[in-house]
Amino acid sequence: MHPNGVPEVKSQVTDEVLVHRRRGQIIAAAVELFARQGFYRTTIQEIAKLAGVSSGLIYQYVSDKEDVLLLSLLSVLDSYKHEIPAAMEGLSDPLARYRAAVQAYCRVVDQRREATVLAYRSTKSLPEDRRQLIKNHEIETNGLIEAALRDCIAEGLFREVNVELVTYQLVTFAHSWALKYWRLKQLVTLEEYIAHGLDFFARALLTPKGWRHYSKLADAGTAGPPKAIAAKPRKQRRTASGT
Amino acid sequence: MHPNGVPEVKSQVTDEVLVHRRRGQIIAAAVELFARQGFYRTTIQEIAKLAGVSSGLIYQYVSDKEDVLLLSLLSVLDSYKHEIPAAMEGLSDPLARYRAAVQAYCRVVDQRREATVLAYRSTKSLPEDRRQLIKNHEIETNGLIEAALRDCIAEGLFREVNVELVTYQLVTFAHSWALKYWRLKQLVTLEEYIAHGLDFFARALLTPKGWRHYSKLADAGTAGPPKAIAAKPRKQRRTASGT
DNA sequence: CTTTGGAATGAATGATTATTCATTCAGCCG
DNA sequence: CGGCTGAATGAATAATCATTCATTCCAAAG
Repeated sequence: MHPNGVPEVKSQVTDEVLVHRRRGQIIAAAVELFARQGFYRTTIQEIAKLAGVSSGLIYQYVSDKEDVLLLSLLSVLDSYKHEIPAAMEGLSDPLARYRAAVQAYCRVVDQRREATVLAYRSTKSLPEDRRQLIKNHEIETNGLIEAALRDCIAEGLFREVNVELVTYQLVTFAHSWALKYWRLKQLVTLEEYIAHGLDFFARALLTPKGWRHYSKLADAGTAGPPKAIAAKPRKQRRTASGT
Repeated sequence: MHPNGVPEVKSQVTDEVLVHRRRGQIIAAAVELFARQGFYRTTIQEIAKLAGVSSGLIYQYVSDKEDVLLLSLLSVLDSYKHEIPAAMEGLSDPLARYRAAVQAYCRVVDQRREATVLAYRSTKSLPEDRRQLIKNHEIETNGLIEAALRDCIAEGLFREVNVELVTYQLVTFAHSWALKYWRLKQLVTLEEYIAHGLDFFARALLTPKGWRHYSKLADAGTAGPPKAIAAKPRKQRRTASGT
């Protein structure tokens, strides 16, 4: 929808390269501070200090504090949009691609945990029109998962379900790792979380034909731990009261 | 942990009944405004106006603006904690209780959609100690779902899974209705959403023995639409671009 | 009819902070 | 070299609000 990656947001400065570099600085600082303190608790002065520039400079690259937020959120969503296809690169088996997509999604969320939470918290702090931009990005990312799902269905590996709905469940599953990290980390590791999720969704989605493929995949270890996915219901239970 | 429902938050006013009534007014106004505009965009003056009191009065019943937020969030979580057991009242079959719990959760979330989103957005705006209070409430509510799940497992209707993890998936499923309403409403109705979810989780969780019970339940119509749960993958697809 | 004290009011205060802008700086060109 | 131009600075400005508090209200008690 826009030539380079940065739409709508205007800058006083003309030098493309400089704009890119400076915005990079600003956004890096902003994401960190927004994630830690939230949008409203963070001042432009703080961002400027952390970015190593003056407060006035920021307004040469951005027209609002809200623009800083918008750019920050877009940078997070962009990391989704890059990592997921990257993880699927080279895989052709639909099931393997599906698994890779979900795994990748969970892992990016883990890497950018605070930032993911930021996206949930702060999107509404944006005026309607800019918020729309964010939603579009989200829909676009979902499209990656959706496509993987559809392929599995087309191959008869997954049963016919409402794809969009299941996509949302998958996306939500990934996001939850960040949103509920405070509790989940007491229960499982990231990899366990992913394994549990893949197993869970598999049971809900696979056709008999799908199961056969799936078992082969799992044994081959294309991704994820080979077996014993669901066998241990009790494990790290007690940790809850011990912290 | 506390005699009445309102812990920690101090009031200048001594009359218990009055405190209860006034806080009710204040919270009702606050929840509405916070949900619509967010915490920081909402001023105490606005809350006062909507509640039909003076701005100064609020500080007789609360020590902070943050306390207003705390009370607001607690009121939302309390509605969960009430509605869910209420919906399970009288049901003894574990599967029926489980279904009722999930349904009830989704429906409260739907009723208090904006408020649910508020909880996600604003919990971090609270200082650590008050935030802890919220988390405890959440864990408590989850306990309701968890118990229902455990019963189903104990009866051999559900397979042995990591109960806490699955609980989070269920909770998340309910919350997502509010968090992603902007998109989901284009895809399905609330009841369809619930039906889809129950079916999906059923497939992932039921044992063969469980399936037999489940079919009976569904036919008897204890809750939810009797049949045709999974049969229609395509349906309201097109709506997306039409709005 | 006073008195008294808890409730309620809302104008005034004091901080905080987004945003501006007069000024300085640095490189480049003729 | 001057003189320009686009970048960068950061102090000053202007608003916005949470919070306070001097005052008023009111109902019950004496």
